[in-house]
Amino acid sequence: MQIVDENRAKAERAGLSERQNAVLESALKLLVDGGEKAVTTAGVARAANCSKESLYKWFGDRDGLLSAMISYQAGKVRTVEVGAETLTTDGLRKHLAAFALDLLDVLSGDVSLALNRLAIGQTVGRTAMRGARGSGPTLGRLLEERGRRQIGRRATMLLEAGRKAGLLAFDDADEAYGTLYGLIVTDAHLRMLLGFDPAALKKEFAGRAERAAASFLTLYGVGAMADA
Amino acid sequence: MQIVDENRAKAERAGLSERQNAVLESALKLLVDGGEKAVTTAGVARAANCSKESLYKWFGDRDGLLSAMISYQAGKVRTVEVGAETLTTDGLRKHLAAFALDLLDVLSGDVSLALNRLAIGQTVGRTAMRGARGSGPTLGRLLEERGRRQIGRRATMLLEAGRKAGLLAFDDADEAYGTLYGLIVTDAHLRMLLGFDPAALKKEFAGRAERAAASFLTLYGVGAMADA
DNA sequence: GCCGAACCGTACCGTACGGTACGCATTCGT
DNA sequence: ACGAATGCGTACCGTACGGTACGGTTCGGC
Repeated sequence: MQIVDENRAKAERAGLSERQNAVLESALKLLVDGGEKAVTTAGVARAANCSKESLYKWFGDRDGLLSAMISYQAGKVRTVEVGAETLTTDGLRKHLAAFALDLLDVLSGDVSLALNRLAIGQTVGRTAMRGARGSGPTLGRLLEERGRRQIGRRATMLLEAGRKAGLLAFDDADEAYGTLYGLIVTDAHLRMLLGFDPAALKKEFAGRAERAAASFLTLYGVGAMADA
Repeated sequence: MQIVDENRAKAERAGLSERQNAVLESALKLLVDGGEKAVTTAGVARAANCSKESLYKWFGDRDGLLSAMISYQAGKVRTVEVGAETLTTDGLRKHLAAFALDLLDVLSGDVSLALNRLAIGQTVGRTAMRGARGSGPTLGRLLEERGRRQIGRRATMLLEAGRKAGLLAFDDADEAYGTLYGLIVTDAHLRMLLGFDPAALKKEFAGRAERAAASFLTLYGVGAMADA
């Protein structure tokens, strides 16, 4: 049975079966409009028309299911590459604004918010590294790895391209990205996590993205003095 | 209700006795190093050496207890006023940096993080306005009102003072505050909520605060030239 | 057509928790 | 000094959930 487990583990990493994906989709739906406590094993089984026994067979335990939900959803991020050659100042601004809009769209998504709430709710302040089972990393760590890191890579690429084109000036790309992130998101993410209706914020996303891009260029564009 | 109760009267501003405050303190301690699921009625009662019956008498039900924890903790915010007259550019920068440092300190506090996790975990995506009991607003809304709004007022005051002194230029104070907030916090808050060790981030708080203040002045300072 | 594997539906178990009830100690007002 | 109120400790109840076991059913391989 170890062989079976190994095969399954590999399958989970490379992508689960259609049936399992459907189950995860159901679980995500439950999570989105019921919160974490709505994701009960019985509830998921009922919603997905599968048996609890299968759930435990596929995901080990409830934590495994939750982790699988995060990994599964994270597998949907698209990585848009940017043609690095023809970069003008205005083109860079547009790329920045587009990135900002995408970022805001991702963060304001129902599923994203629900998963972030889940991972945050799971987090414990004090040294939570209790590896009771093979749950591996914390859900929060998992979410950060698969979510933020991924989209951050795209931003870093864009910033590097801008620097190579002589349009941006910064020493630490991560720091610059942090600034960009802050200009774009401000506290919108936290407020949405706390229950603020995303629809109310979405209306100003476009303007916010434009302003963030412009501000970022003011701070890091060539001709501006970055450090004091 | 004579002279002896003078001290208690101050504590009872929020309608809570000393005993109840002690209970809330115990509950907060439990929350901080055990997460939400550690805050059980029996656990709080045991930790605070009181009976469950008293808990229910004082707070109604578990939700009432959680709300009381948030309100109680929020009652500790101090509002530092800024002398609006003698404002130079450098003085403003220092005030901004001080505010940034305070904000980061607050957000990285154990209790603050635990309460934010609690409120976020309690939040449900879909129209969460189901008031089961007299709990009134959502915990998230409560936290936002009492926490962010409060410290935001202080920042807004500072910004208005800067504008009145002719050192800052902006149309919308809230928008400017949002930018300031983003520059200061970036994604540090979210990462800490997800479990990232605050101690690791605290080391760079000072530098981050300085940079945020400088960047803000670059964006909103008159003439837009930060350094001199 | 048969066999085994996978799987569904359901019943079941142990536990943990929210909430209530009761008995007894302590305190406070009169 | 005495009765009432407050509150502690504990036992108790109902429920809900995580996890397991079992019988019946479908499906693919031989």
